[in-house]
Amino acid sequence: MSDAANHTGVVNAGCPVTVTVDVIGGKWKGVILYHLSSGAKRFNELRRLMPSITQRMLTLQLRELEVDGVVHREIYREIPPKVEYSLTSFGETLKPILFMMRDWGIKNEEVIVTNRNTMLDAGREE
Amino acid sequence: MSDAANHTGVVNAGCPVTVTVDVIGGKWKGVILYHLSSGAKRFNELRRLMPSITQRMLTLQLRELEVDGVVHREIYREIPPKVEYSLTSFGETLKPILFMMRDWGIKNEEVIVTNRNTMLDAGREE
DNA sequence: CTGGATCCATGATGATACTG
DNA sequence: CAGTATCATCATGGATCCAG
Repeated sequence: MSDAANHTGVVNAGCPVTVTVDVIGGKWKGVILYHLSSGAKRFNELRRLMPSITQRMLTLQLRELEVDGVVHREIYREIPPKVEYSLTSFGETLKPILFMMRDWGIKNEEVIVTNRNTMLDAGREE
Repeated sequence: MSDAANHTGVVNAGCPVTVTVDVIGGKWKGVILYHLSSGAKRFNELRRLMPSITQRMLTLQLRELEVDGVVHREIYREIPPKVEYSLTSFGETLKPILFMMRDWGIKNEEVIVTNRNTMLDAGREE
């Protein structure tokens, strides 16, 4: 233990947004859930979709999503082994948020890059 | 430098959700933006709304939100000093996401708490 | 060969004290 | 009031090792 205890535990600090952040927050959970929103995926399939996540982090984040009841883990005892992850019906309720995040990202990626460059340049000449 | 450089820098890893996570992700940004969505707030006003954030983190996160162009910082040169933070018009485009996160949190807080307790109990007896 | 665990390094976040 | 400085802790990354 002692590892993989990302979420606050208390969940709330008087703000409903905190609850949601505690479930889909962190660096990877949103992206993982988004990939699962288009159907069940195997462990290494998820890795291919997120080339920069480490095995360790993928495992940990999937465990937390399981604990929160938004992701289901199905183990097929075959050779070679196979583990499939999917959204639970509860996890499906997050889809609207995930799709909005996807759409916002598509629409505003350029803007963000520009803003960051502009602000950094501005900072340089003070 | 070396501190307060939360966002990836590259923004994208082939996934649009990553872009959005990079802007509103982290432990606090979503909550900060949500509180600003109901109007401009002063620094200590935000602290009161988020009793568990530290001054340091609030400052750092607000700076990053500024760099990304979603938050505006207005300085009033008075005694005592006064600084007001507000959403930019670009930042306003995040409101639908923030409100969905709020609504999901309100509706599912209980479920999350229950799920976590259930899973932890289940884990105990293996 | 797939899924996952362990060890150690780095970066993000927290706590406290202090300043214009 | 609105921060900054410094130090401690926790989450995340990287490499490697283990089980089926």
